[in-house]
Amino acid sequence: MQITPAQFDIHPSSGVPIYRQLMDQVAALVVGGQVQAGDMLPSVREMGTALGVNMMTVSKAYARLEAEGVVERIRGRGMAIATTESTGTVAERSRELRPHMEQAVVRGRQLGLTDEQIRRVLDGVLKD
Amino acid sequence: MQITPAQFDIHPSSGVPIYRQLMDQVAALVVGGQVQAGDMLPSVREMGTALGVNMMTVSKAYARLEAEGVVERIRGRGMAIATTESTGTVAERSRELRPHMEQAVVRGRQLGLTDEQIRRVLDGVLKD
DNA sequence: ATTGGTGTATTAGTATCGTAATACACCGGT
DNA sequence: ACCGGTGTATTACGATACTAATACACCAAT
Repeated sequence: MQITPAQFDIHPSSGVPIYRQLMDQVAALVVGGQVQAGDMLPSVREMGTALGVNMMTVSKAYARLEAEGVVERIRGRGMAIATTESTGTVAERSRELRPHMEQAVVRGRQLGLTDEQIRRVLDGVLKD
Repeated sequence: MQITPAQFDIHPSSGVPIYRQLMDQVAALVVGGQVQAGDMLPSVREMGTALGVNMMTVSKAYARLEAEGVVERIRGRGMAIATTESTGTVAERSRELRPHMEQAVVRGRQLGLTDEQIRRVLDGVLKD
């Protein structure tokens, strides 16, 4: 599928940095299965002018996404959605996830939720 | 139980703001059940001098913890661990937790983990 | 009312962050 | 070799974040 700038919606004065909004929205497209590995992202210039932000801001988002392994840089071509290669064993990746999950659990307990209620929130999220 | 500055460990040049380190460590004491509602926190001066940071930095941590409902201010006495009053229904608090859980799930899926594997990470965290 | 304890408002300095303008290096296709 | 397309390094600037020094307002106990 062709990814176009029209798929992105930026709110410059929302408090959330623009480059992070871009990162999140690209990640959402990937997680949501709306784009596939190999799909090309719009160039930093195309994206920038279409959204009214600077090239470098888009570049920063792409660079961080590349560092996270979400997108791949193809020389002379641009950025493409990366093949979601699962590096490491399941145990290793689970360990990577743990701190993030801990943060959510701390919040849940602060809210006075029981373990079962926290599990139910997770299930609700997974169902999407 | 008496809470003392010795229970806190601050690393000023860790990149993590001092006030946030304090917040996290107070929250950890609460979540870990090592302190109970009504326990008094050290005064901002005592905490500040003992840890070698400014009063105001401690005050900022206390103020944010109060905003989060973790501690309570008792006029003329100081700050105490708040009675974890569960404000709102379970449904409302669950909704509050959801965005945090979503973030963890996005990360988990980026790591190529299945729903079941993500659930297992949560269970591991809850077991602590 | 005074004293000795609380937390906080104000102000200021430094560091870091987010964004942008510009110039550059690189690659593929012609 | 060139041209038109990529992304990026450099630099600058404004805004915000973090910490701190100081002075203040408040309350409980005496």
